[in-house]
Amino acid sequence: MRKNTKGQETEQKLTPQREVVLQVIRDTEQHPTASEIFEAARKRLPGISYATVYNSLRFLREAGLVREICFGDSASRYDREVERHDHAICTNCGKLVDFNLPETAGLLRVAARKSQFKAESVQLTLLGLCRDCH
Amino acid sequence: MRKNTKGQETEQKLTPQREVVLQVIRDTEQHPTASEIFEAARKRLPGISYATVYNSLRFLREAGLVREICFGDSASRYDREVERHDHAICTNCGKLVDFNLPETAGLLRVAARKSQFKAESVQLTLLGLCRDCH
DNA sequence: TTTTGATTTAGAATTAGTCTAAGTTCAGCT
DNA sequence: AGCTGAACTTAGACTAATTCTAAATCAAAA
Repeated sequence: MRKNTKGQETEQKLTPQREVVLQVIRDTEQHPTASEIFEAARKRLPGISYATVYNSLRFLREAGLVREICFGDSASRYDREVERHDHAICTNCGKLVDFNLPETAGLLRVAARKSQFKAESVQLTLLGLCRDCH
Repeated sequence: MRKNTKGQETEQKLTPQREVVLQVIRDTEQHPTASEIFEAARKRLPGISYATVYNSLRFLREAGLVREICFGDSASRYDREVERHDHAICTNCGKLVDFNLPETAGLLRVAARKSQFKAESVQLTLLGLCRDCH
């Protein structure tokens, strides 16, 4: 993914470090924190530094390859799922689960009107108890 | 708000410091961070400490008098609105605006089924451009 | 092969938030 | 009025998350 044989730009910039970070996120069922990603990335690329993980996360987020999520806890978490989807957060143990509720998208128009925003996307967050906690 | 004349418990514990913190949040249109709340509280009660602001915020949150919110930025923000409501976040300038879309509540049941959570509440987050940014 | 610009590295710096220990306040007792 | 214990506050130390910095490296272009 660098350049093709004739030197035309293709999709520059997916360096080995960034690729490892991306792979780590894609291989994780749950939603890892930066520090969990760092630990896992170091197993595959021992020299990688913390700052590079953060830089890569910013790059991947801006490239739309991963999504950053934030829910209560101090640290941000990262999600391999970049398509529109919804979240359920357990108010007891803090677990975050993805799910998809297509009906949500239908509220985009009316939400935009109410908030007077130019809408880009919309997502639902359910708070409650996960299966393990009830 | 301490005890009544006969020593029966009323609503103990809303100390002057906590009251000031609550007042600061209620007097703010936007959604202040803990450090903004600290600055404002110090104007009204010069001796108040940072730790007390954090303790008060935890107390007020647990008492249901304010709500803690978290959106991307590093620091948590606090919201005087404790009723169910929805948020719109500007993807350009980061502004967070409250609005209420009663239709959202109608999705609680189906969201709970999809996610297999025992539902407590549900909220919608709209991402887009605020009035100033489009 | 030199230059240029982007990337990576290690570690320092910053920031948000929590913890601790000592001091203060207050209701309830005497 | 004085004592006590629990709850609260304070200042500052501490921790954890994230960003910054400066030097080293790399890879494409000249």
